[in-house]
Amino acid sequence: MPGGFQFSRKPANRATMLQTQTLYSEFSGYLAAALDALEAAGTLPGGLNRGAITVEPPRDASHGDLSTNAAMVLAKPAGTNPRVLAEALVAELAKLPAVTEASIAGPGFINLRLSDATWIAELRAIAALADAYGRSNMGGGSTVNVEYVSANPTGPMHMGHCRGAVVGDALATLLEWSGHKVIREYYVNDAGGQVDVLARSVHMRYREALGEDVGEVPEGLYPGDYLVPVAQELAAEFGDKYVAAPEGDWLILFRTRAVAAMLVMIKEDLALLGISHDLFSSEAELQAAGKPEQAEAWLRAHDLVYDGILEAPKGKTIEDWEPVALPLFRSTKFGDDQDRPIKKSDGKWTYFGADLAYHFQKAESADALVDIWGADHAGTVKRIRAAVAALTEGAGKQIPFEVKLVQMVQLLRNGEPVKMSKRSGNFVTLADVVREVGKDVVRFTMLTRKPEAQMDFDFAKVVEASKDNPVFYVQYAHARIRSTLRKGEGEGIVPADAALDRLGEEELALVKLAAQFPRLVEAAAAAREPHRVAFFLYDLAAALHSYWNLGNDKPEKRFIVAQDQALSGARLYLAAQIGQLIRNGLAILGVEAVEEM
RNA sequence: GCGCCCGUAGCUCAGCCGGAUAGAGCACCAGAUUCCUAAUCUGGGGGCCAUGGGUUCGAAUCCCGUCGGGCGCACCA
Repeated sequence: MPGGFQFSRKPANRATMLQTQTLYSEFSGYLAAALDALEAAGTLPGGLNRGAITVEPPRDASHGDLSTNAAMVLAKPAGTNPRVLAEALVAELAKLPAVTEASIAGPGFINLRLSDATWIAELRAIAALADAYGRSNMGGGSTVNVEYVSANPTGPMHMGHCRGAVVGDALATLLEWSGHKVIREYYVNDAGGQVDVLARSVHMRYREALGEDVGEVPEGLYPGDYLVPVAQELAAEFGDKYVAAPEGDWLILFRTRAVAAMLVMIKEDLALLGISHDLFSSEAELQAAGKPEQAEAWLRAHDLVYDGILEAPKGKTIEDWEPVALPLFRSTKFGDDQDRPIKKSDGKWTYFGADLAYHFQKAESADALVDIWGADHAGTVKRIRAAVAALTEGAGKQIPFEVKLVQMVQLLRNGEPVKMSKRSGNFVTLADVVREVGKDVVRFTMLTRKPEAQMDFDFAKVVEASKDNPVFYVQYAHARIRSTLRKGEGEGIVPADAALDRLGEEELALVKLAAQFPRLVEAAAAAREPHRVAFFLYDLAAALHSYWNLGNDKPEKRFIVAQDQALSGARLYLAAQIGQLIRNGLAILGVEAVEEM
């Protein structure tokens, strides 16, 4: 029944319902109805797969406001040609009140032009939804656990951790905007050999604090003087009790105190970047609770773990290689080139052995898992994914698990690579960089390229050329808007929706761009790619700046037009909504929207 | 040798589950400020989308090969 669906848009409802619908999904609905109508009329056979049909803005705005490939996609299975089908569809779509023009272009695209009223309604929707414009319920309230940073608790954060931290944090916010509950989790590797090294390093500093001349820091210990305060505390509390004591007497105490101190430091560093995790999960506690044993038992029962001989690694010649019997996970079944041990020959868990249990633990309280890892861990993705898939499936709840690999950041100073090594104490700390260039610059820079591409971060360049940083371009657009609104207020002109119909082509072009935001947020969340939001903001800022400069030559194109309070009110209303949108986008990225610059 | 990632303008990078003449910044050239902030804008030159096949009505995008770069490949973490 072709007349049985409502064509008119109801922006007020969209606003109040805070639903996931965008202008584009709304038109997908209209298109589906139009196709139904063609089926009912016998023009189109029933039962065609409509999965490949898209409704999106055309690349080139001169083609119109909306474009669909429906005729091209359906023509072949329908046994007709795209133009014929397109003509029938255009006839249906042209009936929509919101459509002012429907045309066929190229190989069979259908382009629609929408009425000004449609865009003005969208502008009102932004105002009504305000800081919620762009939010959706795409995720349906499901819980996603995003694990990121998880740097070893052996020292302050350095720049090597920065990219993953920012990308993970922005992704977490993005998922929240898309209707997910998000758990931001940090896995604390407080059970491996590196924290014993940390404890020994603190012990050395402890002896130093009690007056001993320790001289050069021995090879193999962490040399950083950030260990001094915790050592001093231990010295003050315990005196010389552990100076000559055997390691067994103090190792656990020193390790516990040191890890706690390092975590305090790491949290402070993360706070500088505006990052705060919901949950810090301890590997030591995981092991103490017997989780790895449980996982092992299940995997053994399903023949995924067996006692076998660890082969020599491929592609490397190791001189004194001796085969050794260990419990192995059958990762070769999942594309790995050899089976991997879950325990060491001393009976302790390998990182992998504990990690699979850790992921199983996370899966108990989430519907999906996302890990943000550095690219140097790419080799372990297959085995952990296989193990998690097996474990969660075995528990009767298959939990999707994705690993987002973040490529290395090559740190440069004036074009020269900066070598970093925590062992040597020679590294650029995150805190130093943030203090030097600012949180917003660091975050935005890390988010203006896709994470799987390598990037250079030239320290000097970022500092000195920070004025050219895109983040200021976006912030400036916001500051301009705020400044204009302040100026208007001073003249007694405030944003008003009474005369929105006086907005012209240039103004509505801004609205059209803005209207893509909800769709973009959904797509970015689905692809787990927060950088798309950064690029959108850049485009939006460019459009704003461009419009602004129209007013240079044509005073009648300024936001505030003398002697025309109604028009000025409408323009300020537009400006206010664009400002709102910039704030929303920046909020996803964790970057401040400034009032003035 | 194997696995993963990348290859788009001189440089740094976008390109939205394949879509119409491939986009932006920097740099270069030529312009715009009596004005709500010029940290801005307008215009110009510049590309065999590494390369060879394949799939498709249609490929920078998907698949395979080759070349080039990065990362990883012990019971480390």
